[in-house]
Amino acid sequence: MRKQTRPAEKEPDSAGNDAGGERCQQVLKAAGKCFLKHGFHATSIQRISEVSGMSPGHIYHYFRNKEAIVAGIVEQRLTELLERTELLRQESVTVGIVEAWMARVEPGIALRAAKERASLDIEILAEATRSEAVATMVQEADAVARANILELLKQLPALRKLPSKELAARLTVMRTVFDGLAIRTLCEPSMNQAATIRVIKRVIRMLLEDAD
Amino acid sequence: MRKQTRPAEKEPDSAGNDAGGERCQQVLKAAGKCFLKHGFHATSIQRISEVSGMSPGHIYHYFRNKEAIVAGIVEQRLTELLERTELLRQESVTVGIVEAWMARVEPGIALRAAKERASLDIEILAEATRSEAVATMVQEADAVARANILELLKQLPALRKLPSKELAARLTVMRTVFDGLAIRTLCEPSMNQAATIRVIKRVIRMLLEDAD
Amino acid sequence: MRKQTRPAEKEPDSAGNDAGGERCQQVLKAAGKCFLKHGFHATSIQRISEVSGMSPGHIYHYFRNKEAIVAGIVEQRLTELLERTELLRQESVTVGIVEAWMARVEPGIALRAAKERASLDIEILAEATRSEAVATMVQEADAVARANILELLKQLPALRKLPSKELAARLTVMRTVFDGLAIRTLCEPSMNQAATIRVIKRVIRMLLEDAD
Amino acid sequence: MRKQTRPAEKEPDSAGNDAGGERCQQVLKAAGKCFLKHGFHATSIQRISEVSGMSPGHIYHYFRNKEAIVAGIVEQRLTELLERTELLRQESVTVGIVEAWMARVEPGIALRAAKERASLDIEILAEATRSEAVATMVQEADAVARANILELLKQLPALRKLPSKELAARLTVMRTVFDGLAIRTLCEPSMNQAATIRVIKRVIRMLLEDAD
DNA sequence: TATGAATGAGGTTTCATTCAT
DNA sequence: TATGAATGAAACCTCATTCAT
Repeated sequence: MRKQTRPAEKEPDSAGNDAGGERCQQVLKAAGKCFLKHGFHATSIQRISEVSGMSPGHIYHYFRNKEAIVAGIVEQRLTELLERTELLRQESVTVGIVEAWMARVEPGIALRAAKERASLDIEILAEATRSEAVATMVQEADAVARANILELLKQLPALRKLPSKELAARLTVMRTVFDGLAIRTLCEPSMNQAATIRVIKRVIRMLLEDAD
Repeated sequence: MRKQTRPAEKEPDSAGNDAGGERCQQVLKAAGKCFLKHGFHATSIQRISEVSGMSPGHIYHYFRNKEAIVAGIVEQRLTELLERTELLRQESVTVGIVEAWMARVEPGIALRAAKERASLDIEILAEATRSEAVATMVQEADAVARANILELLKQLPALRKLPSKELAARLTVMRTVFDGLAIRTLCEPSMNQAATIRVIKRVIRMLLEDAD
Repeated sequence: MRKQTRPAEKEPDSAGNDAGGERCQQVLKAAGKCFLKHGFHATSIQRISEVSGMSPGHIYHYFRNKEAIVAGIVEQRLTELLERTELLRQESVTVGIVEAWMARVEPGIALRAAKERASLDIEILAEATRSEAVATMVQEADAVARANILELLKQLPALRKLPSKELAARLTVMRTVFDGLAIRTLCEPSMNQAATIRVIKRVIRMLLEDAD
Repeated sequence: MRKQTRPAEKEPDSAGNDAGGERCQQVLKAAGKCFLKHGFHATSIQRISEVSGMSPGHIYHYFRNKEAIVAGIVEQRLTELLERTELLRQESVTVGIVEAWMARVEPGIALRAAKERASLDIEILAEATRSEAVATMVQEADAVARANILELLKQLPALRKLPSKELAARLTVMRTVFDGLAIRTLCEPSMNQAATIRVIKRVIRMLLEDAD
């Protein structure tokens, strides 16, 4: 994590709030805005420089090259993903996993249905098909998230008797639904969100409660 | 359709196999390969020229600019989408829509789970967030496909009593699942396809048969 | 003259109305239109092909290269110049050179003040600074025209006593005035033509009549 | 003025000798040489790069595009024109406008009769027929110069009684003569300058002194 | 740490010209 | 005589990256 800084020796992987880190965030934030609007390839370092208020030359002080900035953005995104997963885990302790998940359907949809969010996610996936590094980051983060959730699902009495494969497949399908929303948002912008939420909740509930 | 050729007057909109058309296909095929491997922006005309065996200059005889080639690829893709929709419609006449759809789950998954297919689809969606033209193409084709299928669904006795909004939302969710597979394939390449197919079939069946 | 055709052996320099000649004119006419609107360098053979209705390949049957087309246009222009000179000569036989020339002031101004005419003339001169061939054509035609007119002027009783150099200089200045109009038209499009004509007539008359 | 630099905020419109300005001049000087020899369209950025000793990429740091370089050259030229006009104005205060102008005939002719000067002026005019921007620059500068001189002429006792239109027309014709010299130089390189100067002086004197 | 001038490779696109038919 | 598909060089321009300060 945060390996993208050049003076790596000054950032001992744990400290996250040194001066360099702040400046890094400044760049990443600007880059995020640009990538969102124009995609990775159509975003020039010059533009990132202007938006971030940091000179092009100095950006290279923090990031080896443009790819490293992309990696930084991807990492940010995946960190958020894992944070949401962790949130789900914590909430399921208090209200139970089914209700915790049901409660997350709505914000989850809102998140993917935000066109900007969806765009950047798609952009990252497109990059993953080209950059081995990005692909690995994405797949590893996804695996971690899945493993965490699977752990939770295994504790559900209703699903306890299901074979592990079936459980994993159900999780995969649940994730598929949320993933699909990012695409649907772009293909069908006029989608009726309220009705869609109801249907998705029904699907999720079935997948979480059907014991056979 | 197929308006992307410059000498548009030579392609009478119906015949698709004239000489110009063949050369166009030659370019589109090569472009498809390149776009798949490197994405739209990282694919140079030079490379398309080499792969297609057509000089860079001559490519511009058939396509006004690079964007037109992208549009050609997108159109190809969307045409296939509509063909698959039409196929579903025809099959549902003989075996009923539920069974027709269930029969399409497996090939549908196989299609999206093909990494190459998924990659190009994601690439197209990424482009749609930047190019108004591509976005329009994608959304219009999607709307047509949705309208066609909705027509079918309305004939289902089990769903006839459902409000139109609910029906549309169910369709949206079904499509979401298939869309999501393109992403899941990239995030979770080790996915157990057989189990996933079973779960998806169950979801689809519920959405097609539950009357309330 | 008309040396620009490739099958030069078919056009024995005198015959001007063979089939090839007609086709040549077809190209030159189209080229003239294009050069006028966009200049020599911004006019592509492709465009000339479209405007003339002759295929690009076939244009090269009549003209060795683009430069030859330019030369053809220039020659056309210079031929017109010499024709106007000849006209002046003929008219001066009947009405006298002073009146003949005075009568030509108005149409002469109208000619140069036509923005299109002026544009192409300027274009030709610009080309003359780059192409030795064009420069030679322009200078030679100009010399012929000057010599012809000088012959006339020498017959004027009022000017007969002037040294030859003075006479030539007066002619040069008269030509300068008309040349300048092509530029003035472009720099000062709102110029009052009627008043300008009066002033120019006065200048010309002075140059033609002042005996000292 | 001098707005052609991209970092326009660094050139406070009055100071003309900052570092950026020097580099700009370096490019403009090289471009001027090239334009003179080969014209605008036949001069590549690459060549300007070589002549100016600045990399092609960096040229675009100072000029948005090639047209902006052309505009820079044109502006330089027009600035010189206005400077010469101003000079005339100042000299006419001391020696009177007629003598001031007569004194300028000789250097004025020498200027236009310099083949290089004439060539670039013609080139600019040719460009003006194609580029609205250049046409506007040329016409506006010409209008300013004319207005300035007209102001002077109105103070001449001999001309005071002339109608304004007549006065303007005389000015137009005087300018026409000088303009024409640029063309004459190209068409008639062997022109006898001394004799021509005498004749032109006589014309100018008549236009400045004849009261009717 | 910070700047931004500078580079040069490489991108898209156009165009004069050729050649098989 | 006539076509127009085809080529490939070269044009303009952008951009990631480096380096002197």
